[in-house]
Amino acid sequence: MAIPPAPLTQAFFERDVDVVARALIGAELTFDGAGGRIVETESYDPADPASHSYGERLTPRNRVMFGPAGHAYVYFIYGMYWCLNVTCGKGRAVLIRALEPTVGLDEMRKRRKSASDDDRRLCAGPGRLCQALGITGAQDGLSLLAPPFALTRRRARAAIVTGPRIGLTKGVEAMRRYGMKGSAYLSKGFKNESGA
DNA sequence: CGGATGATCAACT
DNA sequence: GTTGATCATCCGC
Repeated sequence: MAIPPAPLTQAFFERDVDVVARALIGAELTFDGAGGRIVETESYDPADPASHSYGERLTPRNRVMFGPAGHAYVYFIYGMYWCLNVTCGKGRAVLIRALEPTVGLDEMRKRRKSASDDDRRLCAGPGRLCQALGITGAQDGLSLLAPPFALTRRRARAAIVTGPRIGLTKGVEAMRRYGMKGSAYLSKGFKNESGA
């Protein structure tokens, strides 16, 4: 019997949020049997004007960001989409922006209404990802380290590319978006990424 | 390719 | 009343 992949622990997340955002690239995330490898993340913290936790202001929406690390902060955006973050304690969080789908492909295609054989965009973007995995506000505050979630460490070191975050009007210049170099499952390309 | 636009609503001012 | 950590679609090059 094969040794199961090591699950991440809460201490993994109680670190500098940019360290965590990079370390999560290549980790495996699933919800209720659907998910894949994380290939794209962004970091947010209370000193960041683009963050929902900016200035340490506690509101009904962002309360989970100030709770324990390793939990899901899920919020509703643009009247249509949900976005999933991993909390890192103290108002810090990592936005999960894209997955390379590995398990539950049929379920995900069904939820995304994608009849296509091309899965490159199935989980490419925070809104698509939540739609594919079936994540909504009902999961806000749940631990990502226990069922129905599972989050396991990557097996091999991944080459990381960095760039500015997406969809912001404040903090645009910060290079706090991280991606797996050469991945075909990113929401958008990285400028510095040459070739594959 | 890249840029503009509409959909649709909870949180915030 | 305005804004937004998005996406699909349309339009022009």
